[in-house]
Amino acid sequence: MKQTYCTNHLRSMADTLELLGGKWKLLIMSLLHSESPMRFSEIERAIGGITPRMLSKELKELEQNELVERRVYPTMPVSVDYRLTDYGRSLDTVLTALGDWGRNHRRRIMQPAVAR
Amino acid sequence: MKQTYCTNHLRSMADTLELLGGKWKLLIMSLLHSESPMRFSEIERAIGGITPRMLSKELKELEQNELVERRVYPTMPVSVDYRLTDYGRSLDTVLTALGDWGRNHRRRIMQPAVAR
DNA sequence: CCGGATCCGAAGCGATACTG
DNA sequence: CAGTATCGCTTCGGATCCGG
Repeated sequence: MKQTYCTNHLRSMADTLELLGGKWKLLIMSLLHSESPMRFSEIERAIGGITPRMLSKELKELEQNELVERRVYPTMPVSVDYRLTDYGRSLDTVLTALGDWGRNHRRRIMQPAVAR
Repeated sequence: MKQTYCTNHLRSMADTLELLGGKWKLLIMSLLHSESPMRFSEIERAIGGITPRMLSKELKELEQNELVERRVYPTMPVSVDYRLTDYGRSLDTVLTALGDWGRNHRRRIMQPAVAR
């Protein structure tokens, strides 16, 4: 059954990567995870380097997968914000783990290789 | 300091994604995490759908980032296997979290949306 | 068996300009 | 403010052939 376990494990992982893959999705999720809700332009500024086109596309996909909720307010001009859904918040463990590892890794690569 | 925290957080995340991004790297890591060492062709078969070219490329990059160790045995013909390094094993939390979430997500998407 | 080298198409991504 | 539309590049990734 080892083989079956591995196969399922890999399929799950592959599905997850399809959802969260790409250059920006995990960044956006991580951002909304630490600060929600955020408006479109806030996210744009916070990430820095992403174009409106990409941000729009990624947010739309995250919304379709029910990880992010989009709310429109009938102000003038219209204002929109984004926040994690309950399901999106279930990624908490993943996002925290990635963030922690990332900070640690960043410390590591900032040091000369000989120190390792 | 909230802004600074967020910026560092995002930078760390971005660095991590650069290391583990792409279509296959996390799959390979996850595979080696649950079963090590593995030979080249074993990984190839287990993943299914990856070409030798890509596998070779991904493994090389993972090796350069010291996440994976490659060992060559002077048999005839030569045999090679791959395993996680200590540093690679430090991704344990991340890989476990991703795997758990992935399995859960897979159960979710296998159900009709009305049940959610 | 374990890859390297080359070629090529697809797609991801960015720059810019524009709209309600 | 919150996006869209168009264009073009660059990278990713697959197919195929080759070599130790």
